[in-house]
Amino acid sequence: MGPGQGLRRLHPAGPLDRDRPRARRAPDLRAAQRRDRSGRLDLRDDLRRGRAHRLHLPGLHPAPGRRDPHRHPGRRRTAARRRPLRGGHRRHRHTRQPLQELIPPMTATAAPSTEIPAVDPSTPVRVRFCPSPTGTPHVGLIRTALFNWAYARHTGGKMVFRIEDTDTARDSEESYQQLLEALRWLGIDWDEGAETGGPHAPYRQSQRGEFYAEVLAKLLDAGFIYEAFSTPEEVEARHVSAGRDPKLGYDGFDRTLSQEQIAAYRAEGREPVLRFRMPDADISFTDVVRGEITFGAGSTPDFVVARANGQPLYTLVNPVDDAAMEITHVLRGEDLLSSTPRQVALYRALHAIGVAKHMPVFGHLPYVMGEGNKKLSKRDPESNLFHHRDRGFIPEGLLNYLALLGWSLSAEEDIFTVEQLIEHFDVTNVLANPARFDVKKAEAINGTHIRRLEATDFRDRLVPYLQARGLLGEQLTPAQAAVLDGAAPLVQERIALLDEGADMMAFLFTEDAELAIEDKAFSGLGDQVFETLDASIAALSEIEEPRWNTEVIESALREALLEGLALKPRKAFGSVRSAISGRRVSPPLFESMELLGRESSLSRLRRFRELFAARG
RNA sequence: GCCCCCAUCGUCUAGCGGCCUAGGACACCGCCCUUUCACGGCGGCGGCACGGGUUCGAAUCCCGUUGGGGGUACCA
Repeated sequence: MGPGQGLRRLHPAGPLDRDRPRARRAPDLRAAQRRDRSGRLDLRDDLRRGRAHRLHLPGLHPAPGRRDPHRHPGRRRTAARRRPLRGGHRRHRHTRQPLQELIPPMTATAAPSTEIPAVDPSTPVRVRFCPSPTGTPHVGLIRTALFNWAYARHTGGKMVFRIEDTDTARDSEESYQQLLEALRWLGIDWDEGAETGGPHAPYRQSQRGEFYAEVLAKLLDAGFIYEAFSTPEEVEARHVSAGRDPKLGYDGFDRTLSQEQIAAYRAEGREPVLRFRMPDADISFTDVVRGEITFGAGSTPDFVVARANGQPLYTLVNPVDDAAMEITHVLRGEDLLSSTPRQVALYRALHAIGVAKHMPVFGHLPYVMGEGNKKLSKRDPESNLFHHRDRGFIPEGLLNYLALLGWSLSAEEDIFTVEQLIEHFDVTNVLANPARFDVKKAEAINGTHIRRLEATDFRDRLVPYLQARGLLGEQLTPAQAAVLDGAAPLVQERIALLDEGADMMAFLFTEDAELAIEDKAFSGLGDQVFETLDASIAALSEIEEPRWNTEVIESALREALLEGLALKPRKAFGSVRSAISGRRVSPPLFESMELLGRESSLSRLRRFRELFAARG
């Protein structure tokens, strides 16, 4: 990658970015294109949308005389939201009319210096993956990691791996280890973070308590957060007695507590939580996958940032660390979308106290859905990444499939390598709508990747699955290795999952006397089973050990059964297949018999004849 | 309830106002290949949620409706 390439990639729809640049909607410009009746531009349509029932609670406004830390003199509320974060480049030709021309001059002036700057498009990309170690890795979570990683690699930026283990009740070391294992298995690496360290260490939030305490103190000092003594019951009771919906959430009651009231609460032995004072203004941001999103003033109550015991919560710690680690693109699950106004507000406060340099770009990735129309739940086995690995997905296949959930390489091709993903992935091309995890398609894609594997590579990857089935031990015997070498190419073309391959060649690693014959293998063989078996045994017995190979076996059996008994191939070889493999479906028969060897093959034919006879 | 998001074949998607009689992939159904099963090849089935508007022209832009999803914690 040449110099300047990384920068160019920040302009996703730029003509140099892809062979055929793709465009996206320009939701942030829709409003700008609209005009009101008087012919004047009406830039606020989007902001008004859907806010007929804006929540207005008493106490949400700062008490008279009390300073409102969000209010900066001279700040124009609308200036910031109209400044495109970085999307200007990808908004299209038909709206190429300069944005500035659409904006009334008075609001196009630069925001005051107290305003937090947006990420500059020339800033090197820094993304992060910051899971909470609870439970086994979920495919949706891993897809989020993958998109962050692919974007970092595509842009030449940095991938940060941070652990959000602030919930001691739910987090576990085991889950943490599983996360590492999952990422390593898929080849998703990181430049800074847990295990590897980096300039912003530590990367485990459980080890960053001091830093959070410092930030909390500054925020408190600046008036951005306040002590709140209300219990949830009290909040609800106030809503009810005022005739409001009790589900409204926190009512801002403690915003205006006097020193006496605070003293009284403390005298009762109550310890306050710390709440963030939400500004009384709409909050907008440009989501890199969804366009401009606005949350109405008052729709997000003051939220808790630290427990009464001083322990900071996700609501604080996540944006604080993103700020401290200078994350430029916050790419995360759609479930976090509604917490974004809180983060934006907090980010502005963090900028005011000197913790945040810039406002990151947000991008909310769509859900991965399961059966029905539900988000793929942790309960569903197919949500478990390791479940797929255990079934025999290879990293190449699963990575490819996961990337296809919300993104596509091109109109005609679904199959791609990690290298292609990195070369072409741009988060601005991620779709906003949720995608269903389709096991069938995932398997088909995995099968294609399996077929693309080098023969020896494929053979090696099969070994753990054969071992897991108890067919092979720690060390392969030379004989086993030879059989495996011969059998691997036979199954490579017929499976979608590695474990299927192990299953399909199991009969080659089983003692003749222990070979299980499936019920189905006894039926549908025609009415000349004994003749077929006898003729086969006779013909094959003629073959001397040194000549025991596929071609000789095949011609011997064809002669004996097709010509000798005038059987159709299907019937003729069916009985032999059942005898050799114990199944109706197997790898190619003659090749299998060669691998099995003369003695074993004949012994299986004789044994099957007995078993068949015993069945009546 | 309130807030927010989403809407092209069954599923994943292509689609940036005329290249669309809507393309591909998976699944499904035929046929071919064939020692079974696969692989591969050929063909088929199947979709722009609805209603308005803008436009000479709308899958595409706007509004609304409907439907789906998520959030609404001293979880993340």
